[in-house]
Amino acid sequence: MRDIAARLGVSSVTISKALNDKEGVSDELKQKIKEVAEEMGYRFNTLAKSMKEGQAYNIGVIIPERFTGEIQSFYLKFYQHIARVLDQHQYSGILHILSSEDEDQNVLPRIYYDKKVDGLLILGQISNDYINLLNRIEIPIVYIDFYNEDAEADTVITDNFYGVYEMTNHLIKNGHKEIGFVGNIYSTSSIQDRYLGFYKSLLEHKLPLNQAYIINDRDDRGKYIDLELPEKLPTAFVCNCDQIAYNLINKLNSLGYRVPEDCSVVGFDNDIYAQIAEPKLTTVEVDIEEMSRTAVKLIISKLKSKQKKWEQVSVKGKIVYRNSVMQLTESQGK
Amino acid sequence: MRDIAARLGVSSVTISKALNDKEGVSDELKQKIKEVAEEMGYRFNTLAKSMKEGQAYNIGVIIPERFTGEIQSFYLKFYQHIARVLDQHQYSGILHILSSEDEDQNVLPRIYYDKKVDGLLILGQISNDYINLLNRIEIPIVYIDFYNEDAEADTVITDNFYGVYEMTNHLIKNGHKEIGFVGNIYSTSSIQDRYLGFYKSLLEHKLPLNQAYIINDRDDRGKYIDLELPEKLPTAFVCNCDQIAYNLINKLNSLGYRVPEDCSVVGFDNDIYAQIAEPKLTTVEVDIEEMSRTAVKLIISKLKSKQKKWEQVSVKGKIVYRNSVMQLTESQGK
DNA sequence: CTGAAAGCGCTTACAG
DNA sequence: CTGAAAGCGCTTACAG
Repeated sequence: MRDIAARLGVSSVTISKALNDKEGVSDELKQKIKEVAEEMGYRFNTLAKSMKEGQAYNIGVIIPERFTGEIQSFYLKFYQHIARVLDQHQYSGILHILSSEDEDQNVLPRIYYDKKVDGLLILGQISNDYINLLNRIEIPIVYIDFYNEDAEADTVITDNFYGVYEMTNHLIKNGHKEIGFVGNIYSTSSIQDRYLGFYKSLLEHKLPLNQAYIINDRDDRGKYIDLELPEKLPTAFVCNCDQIAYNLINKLNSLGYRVPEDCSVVGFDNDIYAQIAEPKLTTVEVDIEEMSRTAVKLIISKLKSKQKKWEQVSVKGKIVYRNSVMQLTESQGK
Repeated sequence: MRDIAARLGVSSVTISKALNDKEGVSDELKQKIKEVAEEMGYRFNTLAKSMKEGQAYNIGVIIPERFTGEIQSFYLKFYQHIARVLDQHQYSGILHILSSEDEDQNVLPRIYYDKKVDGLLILGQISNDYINLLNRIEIPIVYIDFYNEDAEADTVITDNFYGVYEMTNHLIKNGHKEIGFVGNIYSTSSIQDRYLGFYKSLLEHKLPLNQAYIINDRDDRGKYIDLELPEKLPTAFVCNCDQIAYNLINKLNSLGYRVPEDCSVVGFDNDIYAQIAEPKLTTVEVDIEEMSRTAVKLIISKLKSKQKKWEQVSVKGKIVYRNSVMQLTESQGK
C-alpha cells in the first residue's frame, strides 16, 4: 500500500479509501489506484485489517469426529490427518475445495489473495495450467499424491509403482497367469505408475501383456465410463483403485461371474469401497499418516528457509489381504 | 497483555517474553505471569503476531472438487456448502473435526484459543457438557442440524418433524397400515422429532402405534447396534436416516425378505446411502443450501451486533421418490 | 533481569 | 477531495 502511495505520490490513506471504494477520493484517482495496484500485483493484507478491527474474517466450522463417519472420500480423510499434524506444529489447516470452474479458469482461492495462508498443500492431481499458475505464486507449495514434472515444489506421493508391483507378484504367487489391468493409463501419473508396476511384475515373471486385458475406466477429464470387458476374461484383474474394483465386481456380477471364484479382483487405496465391496477387497493401503507428516514437515521447512531444493518423497504402502483373490490350482491357472 | 502488565506492574515486553518462554525474565516472574494470564482468561492474539511476522500460521489445503466424490459424509458435504456461502460474504471457513477425546475432556479447538475465528458453526449434535462450555465463550455460535434447550445461541435445523410426518403420510397413502420406526428415540433431538412426526401421522390416520415395531438402532453414545427385528414384520419401516435404512435393507435381505416387495423401507437425509442402497431409497432430502445460507446469515448478523436474541430456524426438506416403497393393494395392507 | 521505542499494514476520526 | 496522526496487540533490537 505504501509502495502504491509512493508511486502515485499520494498517501496510503487515499489508497485504503480507493481500494475499499469508500468516499473521499475522486473517481479518477480511484480508477488509477486500482490499476496500479493490479499492475503491481498488490495483495491486500487481511491480517492487518483483522488486527485493527479485531475480526479474523474466519468462521470455524466444527464437526464432531464421529459424524464424519466411515464413509468419506479418501482425500477428505487425508485432510483430517493433515490437519492433525498441522495442529501439532501450531498451525491450522484451512480446507479449500477447488471448484471445477475455478480450476478451469485459473482462479486462485481467496485464502491466497487474502494472505490467510502461509503455504498451500495440494491434495490430488490438478491441471497443468493450474500448476503453472501455482508456480508463479510466492508462497511454498507441496503437492500430495501426484507428481508433475513442471511443478516447482515438493511432492509427496505414495509408492504406486512398488505397491502394484507387489500386488501383482502376490497374484502370480497365487497361480494367476492371465492378469488384466483396469485404468486409463494416459490419465494420471499415479495410474501410469501403477500400471508400470503391474507391467514390471509381468515382465519379471515372463508373462505376456495382453492388450485385450487392459481396460479403460475413465475419460480424459477423469469421469468414469462404463467398463468394457473382453470376451474371454483373465483370471484376475488389477484395478488402479478400489472404487473401480468395486465397479468391476458389480459389472462382473451383473454378467453372471462370481468374484473371486471366476475372477479375482484387487484394488488400491484401501478406502471405503474396499470395505463395501462384496467380497471385501485385497488392496494396497496408502500410508496417509506418514504422508501427512512428510508433507507438513516439508512445507514448514520451506517456510523457515526459502532456499532449499525441491524434494520428491515417495512413501511405501502395504498390502491388506482380504477375500477378493482366489488361489488357483495348476489347471485353473492355465 | 497490557492488562496483565498493568496488574503486575511490569511492562508488556516482559509479559511477551514470559508467555513465549523466552529468556530475560526470572523464572519466578514467568510463573507469576502465567498464572495471572490463566486467571484472567487471557487469549493470545495470533493475528498481531502474524502481522508482525508476516506469517498467518495457517496452511491452505486444496482438494479439487471432483476428488471429494459422490461418496462422503453428510456433514462434510454440508461443510462444502457452508464454505461457499461464507466465501460469498468475504469470510473463510476453517474446518475443525472435533476429536472424541477433545469433546469428552471439554477442550476447545486451537482455532478458538488462537483467535483465528470470529465465530463458530457447530455441525451435528455435541454433548451437553460441551454446549455448556461453548455457552461460556464470547464469540457467536450457531448450532446446525440439532437443537438443545440449554444452548445459548442460534440454531438452524431441518424440519425433522414435518419431513417424517409427510413421509409417513406417503406410506399410508400407499396402503400401508402397519408401519415401524427404526431409531433410538432417546438418542438425539433429531431422531426424537422424526419419531414424533411419524407418530403424529399414525395418530391422524387412527393407526395404532405398535411398540414391537419400534426398533432401536444405536446405543447412547450413538454407536450403531445390530437391528433386532420382530417376529412378524410390519409392511413398511420408517428409518431415522438413510444409513440405517441401508443397514435395514441388508438385514432384511439376509433374512430372506425382499425390499420393497415384502417390506417397504424409507430413509431420511438423501445421502450416499440412499444411492447405494438396492433398491434406491425413497427419502427426505435436507435443504443443505438453504440451511447453510441461514446459518451464515445468522452468525454474521451476530458478528455485527451482539444484541440480538437467539433464533431457532427450521428449514423444510422435501421427499425424493425412488424405489423402496411398494404400493399395497387392499388385501396386502391388511 | 527489565523496559522504552519502533514497527508490522491497515483504518478511523479528524483537520485542512 | 486529501492526508497527518493515532492505534490495533504483539515482537525485536537495543539500552539500562
